[in-house]
Amino acid sequence: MKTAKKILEENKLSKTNGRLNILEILLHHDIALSEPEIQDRLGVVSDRATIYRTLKKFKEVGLIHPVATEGTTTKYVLKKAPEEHLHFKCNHCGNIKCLIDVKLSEYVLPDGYTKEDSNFLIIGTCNKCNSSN
Amino acid sequence: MKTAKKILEENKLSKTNGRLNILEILLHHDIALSEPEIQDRLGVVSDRATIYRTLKKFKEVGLIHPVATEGTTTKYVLKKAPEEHLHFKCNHCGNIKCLIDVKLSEYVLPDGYTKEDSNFLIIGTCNKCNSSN
DNA sequence: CTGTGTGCAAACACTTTGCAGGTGT
DNA sequence: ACACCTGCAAAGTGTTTGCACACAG
Repeated sequence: MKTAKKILEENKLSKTNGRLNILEILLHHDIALSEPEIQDRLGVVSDRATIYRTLKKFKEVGLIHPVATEGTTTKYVLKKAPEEHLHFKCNHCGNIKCLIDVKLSEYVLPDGYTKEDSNFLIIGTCNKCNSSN
Repeated sequence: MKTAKKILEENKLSKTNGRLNILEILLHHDIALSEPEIQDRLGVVSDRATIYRTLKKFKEVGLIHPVATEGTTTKYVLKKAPEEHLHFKCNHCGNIKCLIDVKLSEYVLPDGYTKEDSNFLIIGTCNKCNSSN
């Protein structure tokens, strides 16, 4: 796994402590995280506005992407797979993660519609929660 | 199209003015609406808390369902199609509508994952916005 | 040194909750 | 009559913005 430092360099982002810490957290989780959740995982109490600005920046350079959820908070994950892929939300643990291995077949949009992006969410029970019954 | 009155009866919901009005709005739009958007479309100024409670109720009885979005507000549409279907969000007009005609083919979840629901969002430009260039 | 990131404070938007009073059935 | 719905007020949560200062390059 690339280091946070290296990734920031590659994306021409200044390597401040705040950004390194936030990126570390994103690197070490394969689930989508919201700002409050990132806040929780940062040891020190950090300024929320700064975290929001950092996430915005990360998103602009394409480092992370938002996951469409039915809820009211925006969650982000590192953009590992550029291709179309599924997101899975577990009703038990609440975690959302990318299912990059699941093959999605073709679909044809009606005339006149053009696709720029997509965000597929499956809701159910994840492997961990299913096995801990 | 069934009348709002009839629908409320079928779902054993009391037929108050507020509910009828909100349901009418949902019936007359094929795009997903948030509480603020419903508020806008209600002629009279109505209490927001009541609208939220109404939407919650409608959702409980399965009359409407929330659409997964990348944003921070929850949008609802009438549940027409019980089957899995796509939602399309237009980057220009901002509207989200159900694409019930688009055939979605199969996908296989990894071992241990079980599906209870799904919410697929395509982002792009809709037919109206594409043709008005 | 200079542009960018940060912290703080305030504001904003959406959503939920408690309670008292009103309404549908 | 009774349960349920509504309006109002307040509070909770997530998110954005302006400004002054600090820091990376």
